[in-house]
Amino acid sequence: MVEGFRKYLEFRIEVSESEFKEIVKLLELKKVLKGEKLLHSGETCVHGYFVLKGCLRSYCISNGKEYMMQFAPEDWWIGDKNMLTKPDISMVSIDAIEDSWVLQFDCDFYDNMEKIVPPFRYMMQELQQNNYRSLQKRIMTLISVSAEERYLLFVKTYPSLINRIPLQMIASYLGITPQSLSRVRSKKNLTS
Amino acid sequence: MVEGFRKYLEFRIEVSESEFKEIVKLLELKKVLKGEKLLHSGETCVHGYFVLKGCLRSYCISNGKEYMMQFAPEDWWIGDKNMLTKPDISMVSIDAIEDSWVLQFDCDFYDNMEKIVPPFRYMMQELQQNNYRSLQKRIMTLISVSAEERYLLFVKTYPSLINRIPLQMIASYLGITPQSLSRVRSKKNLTS
DNA sequence: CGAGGCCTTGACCGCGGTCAATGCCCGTGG
DNA sequence: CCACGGGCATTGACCGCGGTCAAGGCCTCG
Repeated sequence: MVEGFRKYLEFRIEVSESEFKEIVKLLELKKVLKGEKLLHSGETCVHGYFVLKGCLRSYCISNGKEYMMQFAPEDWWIGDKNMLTKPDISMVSIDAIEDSWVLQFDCDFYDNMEKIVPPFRYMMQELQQNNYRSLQKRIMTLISVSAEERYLLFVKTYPSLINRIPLQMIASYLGITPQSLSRVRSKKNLTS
Repeated sequence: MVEGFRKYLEFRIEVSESEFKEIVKLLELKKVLKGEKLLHSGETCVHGYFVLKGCLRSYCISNGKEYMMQFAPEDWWIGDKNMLTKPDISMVSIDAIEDSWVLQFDCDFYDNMEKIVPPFRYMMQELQQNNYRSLQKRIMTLISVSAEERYLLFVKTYPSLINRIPLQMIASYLGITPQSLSRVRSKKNLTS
């Protein structure tokens, strides 16, 4: 199971056999059942996760409704980013969309990883830049294009997620209602 | 003029007289006139900026329309975040909303700053976390609340910007048209 | 004084939200 | 094995928020 993480790392930075053994000590392998919560918003986030198998999501709850923040299928990181510097009340909740296997780590994981494999720092920096940029893109599409175009863009960007994630969650991610999403989809099916 | 930056730093990390002199060598003081462009989207971003006086903004252009990404009044940093790790084509443009004074720095600024004042690293990490979190919040409001509520939230969050930034830019930031913003504002004036 | 940019206001309309009903799939228990 | 219930997706009817188009006022600057 942990092999997935090893491949992920090796694809990006050089990691020796012994280094990887050190790294594994920083991590805890966990099975998470569908629907199981890993973080409640309002709590302090003390763990981050790397998804080996399955899919997690982070979302906010506001006046009884869920608003999707992020999906995390295989090879994605997820957690409240604030965890890294100053532990603080989290604005998001995290749970599993499918039965999943994850690697759980603590606040000091990044510092420790950097001590074992220094280039890890740059890998993470780049990751964060990409994250930042994808949030920017999401904002841009939210303020500039219609619901239909946002859906098409989502399909193009994450084709593998469409048949995997409940439509109501995708609707929430796109900032529309499940009904609207359904209409958009049925319209597209006719023309294709 | 540079005193503003000194105060900004001293408020967050310890910096000696001599260290600050070193730091200043990494920076270039620049006057920017209203409307002057500092970065065209599509170019590679090689500079970041710290605003001493005035106000900059970053925005995207898509099918002829401007979409506001960020406002940067005094004591704010602005630049294409990607600059830090791998120089790449920028998706945003940056220009001045008012006649401004800024400190311009290069890609290696962060590394050099860290060498002079190590705690700078944590200051910047925290800054980036805050940045990230504010993007998350913006996404949340875009997908969860009405145009009117977004405006009220903006007023509450950035009261000093309302009388300073052209309304059309605020409208763009909120993801609505200038006309809609005008209507929202006139409605509120009647009840207050 | 005139031109142009910015903000406002009005009339109209369509996208997408809301409410409600229906169908489908699937897990649970009789 | 079938019956039942609940969650999810879909569809229809209706409506309101916010976009669009157009006109008019105000201010600044040449």
